[in-house]
Amino acid sequence: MEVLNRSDVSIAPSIMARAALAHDARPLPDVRAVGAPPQRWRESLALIERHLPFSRRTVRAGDAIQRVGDPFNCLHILNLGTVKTVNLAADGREQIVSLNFKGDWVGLDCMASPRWVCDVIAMDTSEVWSIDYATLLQSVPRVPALLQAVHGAMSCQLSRDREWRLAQGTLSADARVADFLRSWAASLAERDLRTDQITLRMTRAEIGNYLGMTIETVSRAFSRLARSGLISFEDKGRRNIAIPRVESLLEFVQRTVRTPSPALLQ
Amino acid sequence: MEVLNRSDVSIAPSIMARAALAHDARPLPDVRAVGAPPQRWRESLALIERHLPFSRRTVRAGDAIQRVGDPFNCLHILNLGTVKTVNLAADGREQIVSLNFKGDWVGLDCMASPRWVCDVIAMDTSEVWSIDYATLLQSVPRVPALLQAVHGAMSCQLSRDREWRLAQGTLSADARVADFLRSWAASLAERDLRTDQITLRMTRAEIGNYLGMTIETVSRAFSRLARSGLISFEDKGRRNIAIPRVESLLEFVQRTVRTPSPALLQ
DNA sequence: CGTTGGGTTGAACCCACTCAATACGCGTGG
DNA sequence: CCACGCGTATTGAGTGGGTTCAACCCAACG
Repeated sequence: MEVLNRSDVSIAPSIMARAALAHDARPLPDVRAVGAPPQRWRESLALIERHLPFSRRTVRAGDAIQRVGDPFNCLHILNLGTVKTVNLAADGREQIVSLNFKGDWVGLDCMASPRWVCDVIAMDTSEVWSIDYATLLQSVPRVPALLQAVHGAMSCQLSRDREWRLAQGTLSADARVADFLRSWAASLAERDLRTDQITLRMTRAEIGNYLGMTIETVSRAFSRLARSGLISFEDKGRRNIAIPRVESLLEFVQRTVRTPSPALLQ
Repeated sequence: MEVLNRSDVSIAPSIMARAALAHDARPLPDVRAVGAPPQRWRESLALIERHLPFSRRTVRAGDAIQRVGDPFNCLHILNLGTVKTVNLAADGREQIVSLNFKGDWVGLDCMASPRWVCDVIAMDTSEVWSIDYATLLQSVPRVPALLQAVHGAMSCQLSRDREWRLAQGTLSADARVADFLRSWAASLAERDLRTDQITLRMTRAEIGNYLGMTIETVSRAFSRLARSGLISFEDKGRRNIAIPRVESLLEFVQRTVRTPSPALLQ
């Protein structure tokens, strides 16, 4: 089994550590290498288990953990499985905005509202721990580390989302799919799971929605990646994907980056 | 002067309150109407001024408030002006990921890291208040409301970013520009500033980067919006834009929404 | 003056979308 | 067992919106 060391935690395009030089030759220190202790996800689970009351719930694929409009009074943290967070618009459009794995917090984007502003759906048999938000706040003086964990998680989500914007704007469809697979694999690796053979529990429609493209484009991108040997399909169901070398996905993404636009900064 | 009542706070595409019915006829309560007290931005400034030590700094357009790699030890909050947050990639690509106004927190996406992971640049003469992060954490027991303010701000940023993803994926270039203007106007309105005549302190390149399109497309979109009467240009410098009716921008956006994709949810 | 940076506009191209046909996997029921 | 339907996935052909490349305008500035 292959494990990325010093890997990024998130299922998101942290395409490259922000090292090296920018266009204006200003040295950008590698913030990733220094920060973000590996396996941050363990911390939250351990802290909660030790210090806070919480309720466990086991859900199966397709079950809703939270629906838009539900009153917000607790945060969730995943102890097992995979969930998606879906934003809904009034006109029926929907957007998968986040995929989360074991140890991830869920519902952080709803803390400003008295009600849930997104759907949270299990994509797999999952175990969810629910923590009452008021209780969490009260226990801050007693367990200061808890606050750091929550802040860290929110902060990670934010910068993760923002890296997606960069990818969305600058990468081709093929590169986005490749990066999607890479980041999925990275998330698995960070949790000590095997990354050479992953099973996507998402339809092409879901992947396309998440990546901002149509199912046809997703399908073609997969085919092209397979044709070029970066991935290959296991058995007949085309959701099992073998990734011989995860690093080659990253190389592919970096290779297809369009020439950087000229300087914006002043 | 025109003020949107029950308006959204953010410079971001909260294109529509999540009311009405989803594709599967599931009633989605209007979370916006209930939550998010108007002028949330006042709270943070007031709380800090009253309870926390902070340092003031005045910067001018183009000045960097924070650079990638700077050690992270304090959060900022804007008391005046406008700033942009820029994410940098190793290959020189850069992406404006956030625009912030008076009362907005800055640096929330860097709390998980010991160093800043983005540049923060003033776009205007601005006054920044800096709050030591450790001090902030220590004062949580004494001023509980402070934590709620920070959490609210982070949560807002998250859901704001996520609404952008929906827009990015589903709106045409013209609609994105229109929505950009609408949300900018909404931010001004929420701060009791006039919205019928706004001055963008951004080049076309910056707008294009922020919206994920080229400067030519931005320029053409502006021209088309002007031709259709939704906006008009003041004087010669084409950065001063008159918006006769802000609501018509929203109508335009909603009119050009492509037919929603079929159901993803199970 | 010429230069430089920002902005607009035109023409050609190309990637991703749309429309459409086909294939596959799977459960259901004759 | 095969037939059938259904949801999902793949692939092809054609279209179009946004990009690319290019020329040009305009204001500021030395």
